[in-house]
Amino acid sequence: MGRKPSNRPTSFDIAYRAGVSQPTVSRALRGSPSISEATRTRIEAIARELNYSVDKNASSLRSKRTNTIALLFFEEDTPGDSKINPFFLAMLGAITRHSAKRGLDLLISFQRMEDDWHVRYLDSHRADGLILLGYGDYTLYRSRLRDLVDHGTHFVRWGAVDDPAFGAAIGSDNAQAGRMAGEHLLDLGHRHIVFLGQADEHYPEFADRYGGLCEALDAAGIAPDDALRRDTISHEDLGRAAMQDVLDAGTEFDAVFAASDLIALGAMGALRAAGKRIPEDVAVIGFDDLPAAAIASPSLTTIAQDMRAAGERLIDALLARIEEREPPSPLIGTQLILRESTTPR
Amino acid sequence: MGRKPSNRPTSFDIAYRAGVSQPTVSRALRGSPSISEATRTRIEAIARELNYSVDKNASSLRSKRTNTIALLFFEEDTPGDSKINPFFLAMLGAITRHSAKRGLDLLISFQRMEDDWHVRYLDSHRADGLILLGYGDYTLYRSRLRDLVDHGTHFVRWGAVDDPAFGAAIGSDNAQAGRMAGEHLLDLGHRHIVFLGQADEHYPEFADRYGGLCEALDAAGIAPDDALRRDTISHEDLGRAAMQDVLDAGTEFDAVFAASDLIALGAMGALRAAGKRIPEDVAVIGFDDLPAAAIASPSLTTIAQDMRAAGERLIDALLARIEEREPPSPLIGTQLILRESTTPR
DNA sequence: CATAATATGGCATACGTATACGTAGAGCGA
DNA sequence: TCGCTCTACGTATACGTATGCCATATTATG
Repeated sequence: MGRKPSNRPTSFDIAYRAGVSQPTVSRALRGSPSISEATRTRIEAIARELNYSVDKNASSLRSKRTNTIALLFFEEDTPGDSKINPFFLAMLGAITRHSAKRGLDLLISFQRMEDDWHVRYLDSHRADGLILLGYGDYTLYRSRLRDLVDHGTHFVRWGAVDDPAFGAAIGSDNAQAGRMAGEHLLDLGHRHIVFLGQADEHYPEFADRYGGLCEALDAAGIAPDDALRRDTISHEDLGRAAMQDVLDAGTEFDAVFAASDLIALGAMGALRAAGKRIPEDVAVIGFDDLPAAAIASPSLTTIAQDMRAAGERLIDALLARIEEREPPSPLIGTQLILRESTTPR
Repeated sequence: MGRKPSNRPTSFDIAYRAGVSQPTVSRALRGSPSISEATRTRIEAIARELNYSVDKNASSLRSKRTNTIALLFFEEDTPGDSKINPFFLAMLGAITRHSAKRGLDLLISFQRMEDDWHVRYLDSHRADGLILLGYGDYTLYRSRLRDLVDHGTHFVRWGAVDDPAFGAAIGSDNAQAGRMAGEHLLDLGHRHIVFLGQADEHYPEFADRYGGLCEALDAAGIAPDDALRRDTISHEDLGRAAMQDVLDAGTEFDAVFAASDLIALGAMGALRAAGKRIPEDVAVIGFDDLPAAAIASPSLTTIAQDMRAAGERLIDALLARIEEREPPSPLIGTQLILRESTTPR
């Protein structure tokens, strides 16, 4: 096979063989309407034959468009080598696939909130925009987010859909999902529902989920009870501890709504250790539908977020920002996944 | 040297303020030895003050070096939106962190084996090299890998460390790990060990793991028994089916070595359904140490691969290839993680 | 003190593409 | 026939950096 085109061909090489000028090649390949169909097909044929591909750097340098976006993960503490939050890994898959569909390259990076990503990625013309996937105390991020907005940075983030002063956000309809979870537990006859999750301005997504639960309780004529609530962030051990705390307090309860699957899995451990049967004594519902939720035993009823839609929406919202178009709707649908932890087989 | 101070500062702007030429700025910032220390610090100060950052595209265009590598995932079947294999997600974390340490940007993409990535990433000067993370039938990949090698493509892959004609590979010492798993089961007194996993040239990593098991059996004076072996790829449902098949066959066995955690988790499901107690009736050991292994109940004894080392080694081996240096050792250590599925509490 | 050797940095230019602007020819109506 | 409008390209140049080669000042050398 004579694949030995010593040097990588440039648009000049194509132009030479096609008997046209280099700009004509550029225009033809980019689909400019001012090139005749005949010329275009001829050029495309030669390009294919020579195995030509546009030099990304030259193209981006000239056009000021990289067709690349940077995906930034943040973590609560920078633990060097801890596991990535599995939820964001699911998101990663969706984002990757959809960005490919849109012809975008994807740069990925783990960051600390303090770093200057707009410098690193945007100002250096590596990427046209940023997607922020972070978890952790929201109040710590807000000032940083506001800085980015002021700086004119093109970005969207996954999280609570709130004040746009903190940037465009895409997120699940947590309030509605919380209501759905609550209604499910109420339908099953549970009346004393524990909520595990820090539901305040530090974790607005959790707050919305709790708000939804309260709505469902209200509708059923039940007053939310702070004794049935424990603050915790999304971590298995902390979920276990929070559940243990409720058990130790001796308060009566017949169901648990955990603000995340990690919390739920920890809570199930504590319940098992306390001799409670799931779901006979205590029903448990989580949030996120991690792979582990299906594997746990009993398997965990949970709220699944539509990751596919989330990935699409994040990308398209970012593109809308970059191209100054109207952004798509920020709220993503959720779905109740019934499993053994609420409904015995 | 007369240049208008535009929006984003360029090296000309720095040069103007520092009273030097643009090339001097470039050299100073890149650490050229032919720039005096005094000039360099002055330039660096101005650069910082102006929030300057080198234009990645211009730099790469001129220097022919992108300092970017592309991470390519392959999947068995392209199922549109299936879950990513969790094992590779763990790898992703390690690779991401180590590439950051080396000052490399990381492009990530999901691919089909047939696509032309060297065109897409290397020929278009998006990346300097490729890391291939794939699973699936190895025999289908081999010709493709050989093409890449012939083409002079800079790449490394995760997988079986075998003939370098298929490119530089980094992988766990699967044979030794298999021996370790076997010895563990033998130490516990098990004599009839089922192996679940397709151990042939299609899945050379599995083959090595099985080979290690056989060594351990040999050393204990036990002959490997094909009746205690089932081919399956790394998938929970298929693992369950393979286990069921062994159960249906009625062959006696007291332990299972699954070639991956996904297989092991499926197998445990089948065992539970058949009324077998784990580990009292049947001990189970897996491979990979997925997060799910710790969550399953009973928790799953498994072989952990050193993902941190794997990420480092992949990156450094790739850099060695690109810079034509001596590559690091390809074999990665493994570790036995003891859990309930082999040792009751 | 003359001259060679460094140290330091300027000059010119290349990297490969995209785009503003100009222009030849075709078509067309008066 | 002239002039006008389009179509379909060519010309010239910019994007921002890196680097080979050369020039000057400085110091070392004999």
